[in-house]
Amino acid sequence: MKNKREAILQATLELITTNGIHATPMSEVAKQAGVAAGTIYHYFESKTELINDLYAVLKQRMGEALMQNTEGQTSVKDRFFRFWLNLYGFFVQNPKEFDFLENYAQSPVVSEDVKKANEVHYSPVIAFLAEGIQKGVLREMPVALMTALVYGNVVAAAKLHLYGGFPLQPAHLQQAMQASWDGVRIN
Amino acid sequence: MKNKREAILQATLELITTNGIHATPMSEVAKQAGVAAGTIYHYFESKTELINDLYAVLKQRMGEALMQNTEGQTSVKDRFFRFWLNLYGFFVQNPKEFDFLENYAQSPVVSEDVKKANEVHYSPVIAFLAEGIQKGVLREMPVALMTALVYGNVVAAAKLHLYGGFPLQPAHLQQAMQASWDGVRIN
DNA sequence: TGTAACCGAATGAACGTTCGATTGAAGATG
DNA sequence: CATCTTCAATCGAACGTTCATTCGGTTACA
Repeated sequence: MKNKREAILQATLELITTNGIHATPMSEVAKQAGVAAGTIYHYFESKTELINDLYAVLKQRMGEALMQNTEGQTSVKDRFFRFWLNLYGFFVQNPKEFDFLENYAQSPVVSEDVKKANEVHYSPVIAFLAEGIQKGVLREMPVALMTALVYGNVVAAAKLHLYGGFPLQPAHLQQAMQASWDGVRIN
Repeated sequence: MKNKREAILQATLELITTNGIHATPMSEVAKQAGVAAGTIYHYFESKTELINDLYAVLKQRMGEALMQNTEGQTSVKDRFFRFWLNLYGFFVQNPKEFDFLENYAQSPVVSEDVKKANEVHYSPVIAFLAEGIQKGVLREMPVALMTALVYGNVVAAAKLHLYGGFPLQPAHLQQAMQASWDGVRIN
């Protein structure tokens, strides 16, 4: 039964994002998942491991969303916009996942090992930006910095849309993407 | 004695940022602050109120840092860079404060009321950006969106510097600020 | 002498985890 | 096809610990 494992992870995500880690007891997770408390320990060694596993699962999903339809041989600009929208779309369509990743990812409960191991999901983007720089389309700048700036923009836009009481219209999205692009492109 | 109150807040900040909320018992806060457990309840009604007070104190400090030397009648661009550096400097010089504000601010422990009440500290920046738009120097764009994008950049840069294993040199900072600026300025 | 600040042991609730018992399905045996 | 064996999956009460908070008493100062 993969269902139960999935149900436990889902319940954990929902409870943690609405109540916080310190206020989601395992008993509550069990109830929400439709499972006995002891059963959780059949799938996860501890509460900490449960949370770390959840982090890994969500990071992977985010990575998959990020990569959708990025194979074509279009321009750097088009691919930049595609990545941007992919990430934004994932965040906005998966608010709980976004919430968890943003707010609990760098909390001390998630181990450094797990974080490191999940950086893989970004590597195609890193490569893409490096290529853009090498082609002379993007600015000379450490790729790490460029990634951070753009990622920061996407996160900012998603937060504004989801929590900021300011639902972004397509026109706003266009402005936001353009701002990101103008910040890293040459000229 | 204002000292004890201050010591308790400081201890709370340090323990929460290194261990997380769920792993900082009041007994530990007391020990670190050099105070008896009961004394904390002389200054704060509960753990929740303690955390909310800490949030308010830190937000205010951030607001003060943000405003330093922004009175002069220089160009929009100069003032933009000044705000940017003020915020970045505060984050980098106060890593614990930054950590707390970024990671626990929107956790469910901090009440919505307190968050709303502390939005005041941003208002001069909002006004500045609105003025820049009206002068035709900054793009036509909702101020909320512009604020979010730029703030997102500053946070991203600070995180990269502090946690990303990529200490930003002055040249990098210049690139980051320029990217932010190019994203919102006209042309 | 009164009162605000302070102490820290005690309290009671809540929590993560354990464990012995139960179930059910998948072979194995006859 | 019936019966037996096995073991992973599941349950939930119980355990031991930890924690936020209380409170009766003490200190220090005005």
